[in-house]
Amino acid sequence: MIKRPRQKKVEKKRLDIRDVAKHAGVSIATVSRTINRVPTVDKDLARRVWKSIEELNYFPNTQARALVSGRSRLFGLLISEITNPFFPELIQGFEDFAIENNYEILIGSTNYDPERMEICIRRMIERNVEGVAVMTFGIEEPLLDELVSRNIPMVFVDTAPPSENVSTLAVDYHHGIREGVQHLAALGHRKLAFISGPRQQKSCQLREVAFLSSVAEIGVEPHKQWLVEGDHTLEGGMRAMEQLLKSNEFPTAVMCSNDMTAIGALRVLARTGLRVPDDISVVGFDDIHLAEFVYPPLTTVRMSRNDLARAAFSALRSHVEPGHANARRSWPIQTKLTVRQSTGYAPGISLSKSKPARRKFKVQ
Amino acid sequence: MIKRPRQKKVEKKRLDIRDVAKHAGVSIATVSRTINRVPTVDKDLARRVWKSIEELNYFPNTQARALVSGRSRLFGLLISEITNPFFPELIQGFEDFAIENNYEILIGSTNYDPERMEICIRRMIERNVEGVAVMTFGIEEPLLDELVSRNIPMVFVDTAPPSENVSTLAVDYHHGIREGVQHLAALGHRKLAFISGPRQQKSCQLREVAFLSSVAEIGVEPHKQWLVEGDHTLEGGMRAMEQLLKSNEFPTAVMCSNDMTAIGALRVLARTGLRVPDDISVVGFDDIHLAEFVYPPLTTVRMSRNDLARAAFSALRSHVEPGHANARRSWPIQTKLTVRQSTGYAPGISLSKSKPARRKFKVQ
DNA sequence: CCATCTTACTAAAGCGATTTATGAAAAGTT
DNA sequence: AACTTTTCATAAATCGCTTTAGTAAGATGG
Repeated sequence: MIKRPRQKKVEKKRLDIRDVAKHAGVSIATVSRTINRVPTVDKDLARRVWKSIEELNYFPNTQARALVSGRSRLFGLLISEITNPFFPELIQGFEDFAIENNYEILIGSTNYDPERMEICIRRMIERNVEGVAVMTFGIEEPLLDELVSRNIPMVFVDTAPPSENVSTLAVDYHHGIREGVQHLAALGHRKLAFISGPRQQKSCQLREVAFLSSVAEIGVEPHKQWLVEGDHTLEGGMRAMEQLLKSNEFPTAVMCSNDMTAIGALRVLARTGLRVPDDISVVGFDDIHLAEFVYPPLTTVRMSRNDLARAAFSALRSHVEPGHANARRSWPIQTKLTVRQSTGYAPGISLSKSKPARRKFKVQ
Repeated sequence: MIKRPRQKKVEKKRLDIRDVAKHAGVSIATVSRTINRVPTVDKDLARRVWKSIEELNYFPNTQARALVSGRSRLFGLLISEITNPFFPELIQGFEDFAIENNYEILIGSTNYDPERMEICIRRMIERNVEGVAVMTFGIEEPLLDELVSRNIPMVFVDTAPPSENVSTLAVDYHHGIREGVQHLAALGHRKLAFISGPRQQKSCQLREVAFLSSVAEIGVEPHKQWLVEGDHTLEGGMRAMEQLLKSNEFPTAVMCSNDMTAIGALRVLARTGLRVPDDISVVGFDDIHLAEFVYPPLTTVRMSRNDLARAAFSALRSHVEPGHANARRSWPIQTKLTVRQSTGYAPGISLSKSKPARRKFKVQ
């Protein structure tokens, strides 16, 4: 067999910084400095280099840049479940900020599975992420040790392992939930139920606590039966509502720990023949896009996904590029009631201006 | 000022393959071959190396691997709009396959904006993706030139620029849509409307054509007024349904180009007081998760996101790792009717077992 | 006109892995 | 025992870029 002197690579190689340098008649260092906008490059030379880049249609290789510079410009975004509409809305905001600031994001959907979470974290570390936003609303601390021990900056919602490079998004659940309760109270409701999320999550505990303290404030103590645990899914909301409907006495209003739960509750009520808000009022939490389009449009407490995304991104960035954003450990997030049509007067309260409870038809 | 011999890096460096090699008492080459499961490594040595990796908690640096091996193990996933529930379900499937096969995905949500699309493509090229799944259901060919000219494998839905490394997912719209039309026909419907997606998209044209030919098959020709263009969003579905309600004569059944459209239509119908399916039947397309939970549960044509994701992933993989998957240029995707409760007998058809139509609403 | 600064470039040393060429030791052959 | 073959580890080159150190050219000054 004939042995060729050296297996010459015949494949057409990816365009190089070298190719650009040759084309522009400069060294590769100059090309690099031009691309990175180092100010000590002569104007005319820079122009020439840019022209070559243009003409050759050269795109720099991020991997090589990352390897030598030690900066991957990659953030991890860890979420619970991408099919829950809350998260895509969050991702969208995060992606916008990433693009704007020339970062890339690596999304990991854990599906509430610790093993899956571990895989995602490992992959993120291997890809050398510069920071991770943990938006799972959970505590999976042990799983995050790998990140902490590597000093990778992180940002959590509502909770955080104490560490140098960790920030927290501190959601003010109390404000919005209190508004919701006061709204219901103003409509004459005294029989209030709450469908929580999975109670082992810190965020869910906080929401429930906010509800209970707001309810106490109006001098009401809810039945134990009216505090039901859901799981933040539509199906969970349905199950929880069904359970509520089994209690001896019905509440006149139900607050839910998130909108998917509330939407599930609405489904069950519709199926059961109970009218919302005539027979029972429903309040959600999150204000996802869909909330406006269910029937009836959902009164809910808004927690802006965009605020959340912005704060998460800013927090990570402030760890990575100190001085760029004002660094802090805790980023406040506001919540606020949005009144739509799933809340109304408590049944039995009749006011002159309220129409007799009858289905209303409106053609638009 | 005292000048140190060399600015020694004091920062704790990331764990190296060198560190592992030293710890295990072998060369870095051996560590590399161990990690990559090259069979010529001595069993005992390999065990020793793995033990060191374990003990040091070493994670290889993907960037370095990618750089030298020329394989990024990165696929781009281009979608239209992450907040449309269809896409997260698709992403989920794609992510599962990616994890399973040790790939990472870079998601780009174009929001129907060509400029945004261009940015996403550029970023993907810079990150050296090995392939791109273009799931936008659109044709944005000119924007993809950058990818084609670099010989980056791609996979499209329903359409493809003719090129070596491009595959197509060929959705059999006709099968499912025909089933839907036949189902309606069997229920006595002759007055059929169709709300399409944005008509410039190939996929939407195909869906509409499938509808028209299926309708022709049962000997019906729909009013021009009953062919309305939507935009595949909930709001678009609402607008389209409102438009349908303005026509002189109502259709008794509406097929929609996707589920979001159908859900929008349901909202409008509910608001108007028309009962589904008593007064009008509605059929969707896609069978997103939500379809089962709207009221009434939506009869829809299922196009499995998982099938789509699997085919897209396999197609890319077959380009990148020839021999692994059976390569082909066209990957068939089936569609199939799922009957739920948004379809029923056409009004006026009275059968002994069908309840008398309690009341009819004349709108307008 | 030579010494001293600036300015703006280039050469070269990595970044952390993979991979090829090479060679030492072990095993097999005559 | 001397030679060939096999087995398996190592050294070194390389991927495409950034960045530091070094240097040539021009400006300034005595």
